Amino acid sequence: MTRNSSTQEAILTSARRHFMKHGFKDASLNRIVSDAGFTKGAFYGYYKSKEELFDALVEQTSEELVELLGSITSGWSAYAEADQMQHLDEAFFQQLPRLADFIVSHRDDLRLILTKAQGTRYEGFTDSLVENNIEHIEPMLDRAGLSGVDRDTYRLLMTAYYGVLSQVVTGDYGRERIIRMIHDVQIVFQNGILSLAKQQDTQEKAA
Amino acid sequence: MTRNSSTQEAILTSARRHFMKHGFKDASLNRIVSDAGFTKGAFYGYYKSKEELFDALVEQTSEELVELLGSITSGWSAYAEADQMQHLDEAFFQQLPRLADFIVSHRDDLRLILTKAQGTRYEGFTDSLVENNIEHIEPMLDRAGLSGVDRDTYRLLMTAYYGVLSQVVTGDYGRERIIRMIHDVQIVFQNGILSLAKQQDTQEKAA
Amino acid sequence: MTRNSSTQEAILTSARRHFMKHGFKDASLNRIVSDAGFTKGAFYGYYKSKEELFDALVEQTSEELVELLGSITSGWSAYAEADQMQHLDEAFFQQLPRLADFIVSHRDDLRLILTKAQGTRYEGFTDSLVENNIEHIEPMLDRAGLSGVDRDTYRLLMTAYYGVLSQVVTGDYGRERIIRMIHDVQIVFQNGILSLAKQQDTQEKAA
Amino acid sequence: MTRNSSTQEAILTSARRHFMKHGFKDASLNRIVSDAGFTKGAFYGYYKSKEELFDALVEQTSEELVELLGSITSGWSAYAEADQMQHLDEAFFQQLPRLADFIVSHRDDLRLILTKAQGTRYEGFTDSLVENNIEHIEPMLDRAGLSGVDRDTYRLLMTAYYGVLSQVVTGDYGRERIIRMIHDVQIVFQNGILSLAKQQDTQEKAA
DNA sequence: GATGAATGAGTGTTCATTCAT
DNA sequence: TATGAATGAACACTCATTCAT
Repeated sequence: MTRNSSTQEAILTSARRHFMKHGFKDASLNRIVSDAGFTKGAFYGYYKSKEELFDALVEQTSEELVELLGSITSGWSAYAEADQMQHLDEAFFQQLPRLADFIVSHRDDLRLILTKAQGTRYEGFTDSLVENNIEHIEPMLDRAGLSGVDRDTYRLLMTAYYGVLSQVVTGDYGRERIIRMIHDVQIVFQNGILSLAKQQDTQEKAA
Repeated sequence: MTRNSSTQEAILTSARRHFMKHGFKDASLNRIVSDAGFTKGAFYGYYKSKEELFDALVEQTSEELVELLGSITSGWSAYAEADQMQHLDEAFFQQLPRLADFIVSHRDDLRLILTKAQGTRYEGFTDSLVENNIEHIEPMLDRAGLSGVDRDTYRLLMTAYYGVLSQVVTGDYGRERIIRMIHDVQIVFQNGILSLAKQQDTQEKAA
Repeated sequence: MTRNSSTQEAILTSARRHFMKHGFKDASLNRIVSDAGFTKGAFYGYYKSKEELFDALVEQTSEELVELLGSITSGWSAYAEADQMQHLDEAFFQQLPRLADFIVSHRDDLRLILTKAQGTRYEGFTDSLVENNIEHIEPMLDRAGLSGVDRDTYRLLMTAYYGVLSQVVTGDYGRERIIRMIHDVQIVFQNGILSLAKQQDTQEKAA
Repeated sequence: MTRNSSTQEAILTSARRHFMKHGFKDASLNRIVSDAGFTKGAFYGYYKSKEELFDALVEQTSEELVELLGSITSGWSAYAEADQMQHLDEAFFQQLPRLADFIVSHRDDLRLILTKAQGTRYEGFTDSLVENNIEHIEPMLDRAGLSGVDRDTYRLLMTAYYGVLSQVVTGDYGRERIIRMIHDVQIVFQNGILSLAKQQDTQEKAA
């Protein structure tokens, strides 16, 4: 995977800086490469295209993020019974430090993926996370008695939720701050959704 | 002024299509005008710049949206007492149909403003809505006993909330669906935040 | 000649302002015409081209200037005898007020001709004045005993002399000031040239 | 740095030709590079802008000219006493061959600087030479008893004087011819100005 | 492995001029 | 007389990519 030629290293470092500053599309390959101390010819010895360079930067982190979020989500299933929802917190909150650590140690890559990827295959990354998530969670919702919540609305909320993660990543918060913020947001969404479900339940029975 | 030029109409239509597809920055003025059946020279008889063209498309809608959201927000103040928070719904929910109607009838313009405006003066539009909102709401939070919620976290949530509006706009939902969705999301955020505030209150007293 | 349509008048006024500010080439016909309150179509009803517009502004003044300078020059012939050179002043200095008056009352046109005409047929106007002048003066020089002065050098000096006129026109000096300045410059050139001729005479005799 | 690129050479040659013919502003970069046998992309591998190309052509010559004229001017101060003005010639005339050599060997560059630089930072080059000169010479004039000459008039004459240099450069004269011409012009200006000063002295005493 | 020369299509913008109405 | 719509070529400049060396 990572043939650590020092040339490659230099190009990657310069590329990260430029992509971070201008985004994929508006970053100039010319400047990336010459800031790294090389010429465009050298670059094309390592990568086939500008996009492949972006990929090299974020691919691993992207995969790890998918995996991490997947493991968190699948952990929920154990609690997905109506009378255990109040304990769902634990399943998630236990994972929070892991998530925060991951964010802190991959912040730049995550920023690239979440906010600088316009024009690459990561463009709809957040959406795919949401889609993926929903597929996993949908069956649980029924068992948890949340089937009254409209699917599109749920998708909306999940997108908003992942949007919050984007923001946390984009901000310059430290580890503890991140844990606290995600925790609070999690409470808002969790209790909010429960409250919505309860209310709809009431209405249905009344009808 | 001269709204009834068919050329202008053709350019605007073509521009809307291209801006929607590629965003302001990546849309080619060249292709916009030639798709409209004209030359660049013709275009510059109507608009001074590419940005002015974008403006012509969205300016009015943008102003109306700001006004509409402002009138909704300012309506809240009457209910901003701790024991009346449960009635806050009414103030907002009464306005919901107006908001939905606005979205339905200005959908394309709103998409341009909210997701395709990179490179124009509308670039930070959502952020400015959030900032504006926070300024108006902050004093209410204290009176409502929600001062325990961290400001950054609150900003995060508000950004997510407006992000939801973006999504509603981006999706192709009909009027009733939109009303329902925003209503549900509103409940989730409202009750979720109240629940977070209560929990923090408890913790503070324990400490 | 001058069909004084008010439209024409307005266009000429606007054109003068723009040509003065940006020069012929860099002035925009578009702006000239729209500043005058009309459209390009109207303009082309009066003039065949941008250049013709410039011509309309300066043609008369240009001709008058040629005539005036010609009359001054030809007045010298009476004094063009070696022993009357010291009286040549009179011939010129008598005309000075006329020249100054002309400059003051045609200043803008003269500026256009002398410094803003790049790209028009007036581009080499000063040069043609010089050429014209030399043709007239050459025969006198012999009679005046100035034949020792190299012709190219003389041309150089005449160009410089007319360059001074340009500067006087370009500056914002008043009538009296102009008279004084040209008078002084005239003395410098006249006595300077005489002194050069004398010196060359001496050298020739020595040789 | 990399002076020996034949491409660069070809571009510079073509550029010189075009700048000479049309001046900086009206020369087309497109035509410069395609006449050189290349594309615009190739050009921008060597220079950052059209202006930088002009600079590459004339920068060195410009600096050398400033230096040369400076050294000539500063040499005058030794003679700037009223009773030594007649020897000022020597100081200047000794330098004449150097000046002529410089002109002959940098003729094209000098033409660019003096008459084709509109739109570049060399635009007011002659004016700055004049200004610079006046600053240096003003104190000498007092000591030399020439304080009676009006400052504006003096500036006029200096501008004309440098205009003569422009012409010498513009013409296609050989070395000896140039020396002779500048020499003669110098005599005209010098003796002419002295004569003007004397005359004013007389008038003042009379008053 | 790396260079550096070169391409060619692209960007938004300005211009003087034409012409049907 | 004047409009206003449209042209088409020109402008300086940027870009990702190719390739012989």
